[in-house]
Amino acid sequence: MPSARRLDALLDQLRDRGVRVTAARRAVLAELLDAGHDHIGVEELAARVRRRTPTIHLSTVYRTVDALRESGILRAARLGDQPVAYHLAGDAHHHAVCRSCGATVEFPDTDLDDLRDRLADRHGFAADPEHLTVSGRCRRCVGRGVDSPGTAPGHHR
Amino acid sequence: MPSARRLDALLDQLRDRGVRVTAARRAVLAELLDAGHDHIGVEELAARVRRRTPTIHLSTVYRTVDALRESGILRAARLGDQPVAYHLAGDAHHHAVCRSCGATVEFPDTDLDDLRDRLADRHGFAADPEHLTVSGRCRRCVGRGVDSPGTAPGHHR
DNA sequence: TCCAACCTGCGATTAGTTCGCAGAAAGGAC
DNA sequence: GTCCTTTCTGCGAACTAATCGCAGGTTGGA
Repeated sequence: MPSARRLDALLDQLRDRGVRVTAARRAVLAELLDAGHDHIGVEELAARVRRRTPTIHLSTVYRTVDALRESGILRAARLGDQPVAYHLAGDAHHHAVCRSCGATVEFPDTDLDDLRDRLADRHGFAADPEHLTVSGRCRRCVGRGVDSPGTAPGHHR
Repeated sequence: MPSARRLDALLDQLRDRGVRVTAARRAVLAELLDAGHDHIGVEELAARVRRRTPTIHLSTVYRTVDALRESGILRAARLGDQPVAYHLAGDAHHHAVCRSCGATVEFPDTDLDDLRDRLADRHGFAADPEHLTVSGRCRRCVGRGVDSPGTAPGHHR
């Protein structure tokens, strides 16, 4: 599906929900479509939006992503201690972030099926995480023996 | 183990790591021991510490929990969009938080075994999350049909 | 007892995000 | 198209959680 078409589809989705379609929302969605699979923070998103429409205010972008998220069009992901980043809902996935080097790995939502079952069986809890960030150590850092648990303390920033 | 004894054990653990034992650290640990299984935010922790030792500054409590966390004595948990809360490392567990009513459910670290295996097999990633928060809807809210996905939008604050 | 390294009180500062307001624009009704 | 209500936006100020720099105080090994 061409990107302009996808944009229209998303905008229709908004209208169907009774959420208004405005220049800011169009612009934000266009940028996110453009960004493909990348996750973008609000500040960066505002910068990109302003390249084409300089009048759009940062606080509007905050409100916009919030509205789009509530409509289920966007997902919010907080990786490590970085600011929240957004991406189109599309394929549900989550992240594993290396505590030593910050590298990230994506994994599909289906990897949570077992956990989901357990929570449902045991607590009747319907897990439906918008986004999950699992910390640990990536292959490279495990191999290097970097900062294994139980080692002398050190800062991780 | 009596609580005073446990405190000493934790302090020894600090000394063994070459981290100094100070009044602030003693006080913070004492409060967390006292809190039992509860998770406490920094602000609240500082308030409690000050009831006995009014001179201890908020920023010191921030630095203290950080030091204790790095020594593996504390764990940090961010539930929903609330400020980070701390608890003694003890039994590793995680939380499921209801997106509708905010109720929380604890689940053991072992519930992540399947996910851990998948991440290890597929990416060589050694997941060792200090804390995980899974969102979804709790039994009660699922039963009530509150805010099921695909429903008209609404605020969740 | 001494001393270097470390920790703390304090206030200022930052980063990220939210808010209140008055005016602008969307979109349904006519 | 025109009107009108509701919703959205620009703007700056405000707020919250957390961090930092500094100067003085404390810790614990030598």
